[in-house]
Amino acid sequence: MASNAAFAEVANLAGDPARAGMLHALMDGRALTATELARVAGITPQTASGHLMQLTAGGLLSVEKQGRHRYHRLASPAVARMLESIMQVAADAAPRKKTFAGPRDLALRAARTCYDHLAGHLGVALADALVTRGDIELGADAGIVTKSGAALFDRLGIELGANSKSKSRMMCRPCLDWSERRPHLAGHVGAALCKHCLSEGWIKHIDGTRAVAVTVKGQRNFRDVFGVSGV
Amino acid sequence: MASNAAFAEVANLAGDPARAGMLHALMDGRALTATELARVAGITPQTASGHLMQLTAGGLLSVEKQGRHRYHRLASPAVARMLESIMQVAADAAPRKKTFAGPRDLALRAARTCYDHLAGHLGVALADALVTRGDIELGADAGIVTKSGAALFDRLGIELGANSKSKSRMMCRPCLDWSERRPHLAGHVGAALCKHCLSEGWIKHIDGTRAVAVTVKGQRNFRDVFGVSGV
DNA sequence: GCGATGCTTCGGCCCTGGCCGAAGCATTTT
DNA sequence: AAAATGCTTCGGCCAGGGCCGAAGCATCGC
Repeated sequence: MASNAAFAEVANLAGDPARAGMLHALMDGRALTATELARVAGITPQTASGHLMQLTAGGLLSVEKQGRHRYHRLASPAVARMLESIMQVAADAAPRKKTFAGPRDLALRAARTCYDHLAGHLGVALADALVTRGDIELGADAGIVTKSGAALFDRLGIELGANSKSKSRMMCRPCLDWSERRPHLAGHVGAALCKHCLSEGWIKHIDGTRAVAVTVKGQRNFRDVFGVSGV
Repeated sequence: MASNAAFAEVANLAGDPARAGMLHALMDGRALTATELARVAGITPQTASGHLMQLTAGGLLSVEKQGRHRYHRLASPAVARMLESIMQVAADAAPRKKTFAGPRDLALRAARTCYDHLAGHLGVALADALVTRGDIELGADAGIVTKSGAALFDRLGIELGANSKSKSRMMCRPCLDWSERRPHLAGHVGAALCKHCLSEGWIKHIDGTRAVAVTVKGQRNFRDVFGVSGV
């Protein structure tokens, strides 16, 4: 079968430690330069250049040239979902490592972005709160936004663009959280919510990682709007 | 970050051509012996043995000893979803290969199982029919079974076990088909439907692959029950 | 028991592919 | 111009790991 070779090629691209580090760093959806990626992967720029070429040729990354910089980002949401699913299996399979969580790990577990939506303790807490309040219904495979949820998002000024579709109900995707082992909110709705939190200044990226910090304003709003405190 | 190493390890396991072939062969959810897997991967049994040990140690496979045979299967649905998502990216990224589809490829494209549900032309046609008839609603991220759909499945004797949950509506997962580039039906509902088709003799596995053939009885039922013909 | 079958371990071959230093383009800055 | 910055190409080094043949354990059938 021909598709087999392509499969191994893609998996192999993600299977090198240096390349895995780069993909990991790109999982929050931002675009990074080759030198930045070399630094996070712990290799020299010329080695990184080779890896980036392979990743681009393999369809995992797309490049945007801008002056003397070249910005690399994940090629598509499908790539992000693939990376998420690999992380899921990796987290399932290797709880053997009692990896004493360093400060960076702790920050990631508390709250992080997962390509375009929120994950970590914050992400799960928000999903829980929305379910408890009856704003969304979440199953193992899928979720939907209820009438009250649609009203809530509307009140917050969150645009659920897919309303333009003929779908009578907004649907969303649950995403199993590798650190909390419980689902958080992904898909269109999760992305819109995350975007809103960032633009309202409720959360902000820590230095240049996927970890996010909840601002004072965010703490107030998460408590008042969603009934979520202690994040 | 510690989880990075585990990520690369898992991806690397799937990234070797021989191991990829084995995983591919296991994607229909059956359990195969080491020798069978060696054959599909095109390697000797002793080489396969090493690969299988790695895959098991990495948490991708689970082994069941039975007499002098050792049956290997995917360790969890999470692994199956990971493999699906990699195939998705691989299919997206490599349409360069004008791969003249051999007969095996053609059979796979017509109808196949995707771990526990139906894919290929048949899977997409069934999903389309169910949507058209109003039995399910399918978005990009999620789907739900409508009242009429629940009645249909009940009439067919398909048990949607998750009804026991407090969920008021049955939800299901759409899965982007790599050959058709359109969603087919996955998740709990997709699995139940596939199981029903197999047990009723509407479809059956071709030799020992993921490809399935539609029986005469199946053609009649797909036409009469779902309005799907020409499969 | 004895041989056949399924699978694993061991040892050694070989080659892919990741790594870096040095040098070469391209673009921006002074 | 000339220097600085970002990135890529080239060449050579080297280790990791996939592969098989041969031999060693298990389990089944006679």
